[in-house]
Amino acid sequence: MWFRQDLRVKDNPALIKAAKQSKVLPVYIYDTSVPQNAVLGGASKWWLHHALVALQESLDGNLLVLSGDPQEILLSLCTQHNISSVHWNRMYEPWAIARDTAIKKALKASECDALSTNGSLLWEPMQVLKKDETPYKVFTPYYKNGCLNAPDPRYPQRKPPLSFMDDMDEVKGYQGVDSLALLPRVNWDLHMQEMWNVSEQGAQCKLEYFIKQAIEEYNDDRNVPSVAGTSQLSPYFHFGLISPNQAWYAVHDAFNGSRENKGVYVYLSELGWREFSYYLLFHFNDIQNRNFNTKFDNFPWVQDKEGLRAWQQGKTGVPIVDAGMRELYQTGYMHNRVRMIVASYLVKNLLIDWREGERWFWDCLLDADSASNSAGWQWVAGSGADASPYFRIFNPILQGEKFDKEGAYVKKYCPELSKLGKKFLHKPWEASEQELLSANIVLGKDYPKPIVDLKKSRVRALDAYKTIK
DNA sequence: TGCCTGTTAAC
DNA sequence: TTAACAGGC
Repeated sequence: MWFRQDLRVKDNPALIKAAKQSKVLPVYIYDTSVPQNAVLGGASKWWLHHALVALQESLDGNLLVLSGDPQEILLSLCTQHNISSVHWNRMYEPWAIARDTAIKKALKASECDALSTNGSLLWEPMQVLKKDETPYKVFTPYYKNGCLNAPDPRYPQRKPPLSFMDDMDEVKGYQGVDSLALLPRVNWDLHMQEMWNVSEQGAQCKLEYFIKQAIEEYNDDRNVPSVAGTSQLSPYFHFGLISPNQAWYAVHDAFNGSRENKGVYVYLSELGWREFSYYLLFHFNDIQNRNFNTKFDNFPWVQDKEGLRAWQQGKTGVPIVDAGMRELYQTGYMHNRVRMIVASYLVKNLLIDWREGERWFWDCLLDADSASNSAGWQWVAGSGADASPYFRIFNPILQGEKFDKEGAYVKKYCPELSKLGKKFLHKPWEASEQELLSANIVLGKDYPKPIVDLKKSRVRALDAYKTIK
């Protein structure tokens, strides 16, 4: 059993098949031959480390952890140990598909069977097509007509009874989780240790809590970054510590199959957006590097290293943007509403190519995921499938005032602003000298002056858009 | 899950 | 002065 982004023992279809067939040798291979843009970022590595430790425990210490080229490793394991078949759950990143296809071929050539299964999507991208057999490009018909009318997704399955291959310790090249050196050398992960229980049980706890406490208010509360109104399951989904099927059916079972509650409906449709991202990645495969809408290939992005740096460090002078970017850097996570705000700011107010934002998120997010990350950025930039129209430009002041009314979120991550009253918290540059003084703030010193004028940069963005219209 | 601007109407 | 609304980007 080759584990990849399915680091769980419950509802793991490939593991079930492997266990049914014979004794199992569970393997995780840290792939050292992935393309540059698929090398894991620091936050992802941290998550992976803990996820592997937890999986190791669930498998009673029988998980073989190696690093190197998966093809070489699998082939040599098969010959050395007389293994008759290799099982895995599919990945959908184009490079992973290419890799897995080659491995399948190589295994079969050396008389080892290779079997892949869908373990991470509710609906296989191949099986949801329009009547003309081409893929959907718009979310609503994809979800409503395509997915909801397709056969129901697999109901989650239990952990199978497992018996493992013997003489594990004898396996040549066994390295162990620590040898992958996934943890950071400096201690920037203290916050994360406290925030996340990185395990299958951790995922189930989050899910249960969310269904009991938050899902019915999800439609409103999910927009307020100071409230725990979202499921916070995204990092668990990425490495497969939970399957979408487990979430989908836990919600349906809790509400007797009804999707009438608005929060329930909207949450499930968010799982649908996750599916849609993978669907686009599968059918149009280069969405990580290329504009889905090729008009944007001529978009006049600006080269602005200083602006990019200020954005990355949370020093743009716009409180809600800075708070979000600091949350990301400190915790490996960012609230979804704030992700949209900071992304809109980078792409529209700073006019920086969405790929720069995509890269930064990839490095910093615990839930970094090619499909969701690319689709999300292209959605904001306006270049994606069924994207937000380019003229829809967030005003970060209004967004702050609307969704962080009391300023709790901004104050948490920009403590230097904590004495500033509500009136100017989201626009400190408009506060009078007096007001700033009594809040102990010198603009440009304690907190940055805005690096761009919001009105002017908005007009500049609209002008830029006209050039490719 | 957009925001701005101009118009109208009520006070 | 303000709210509500429509149209445009």
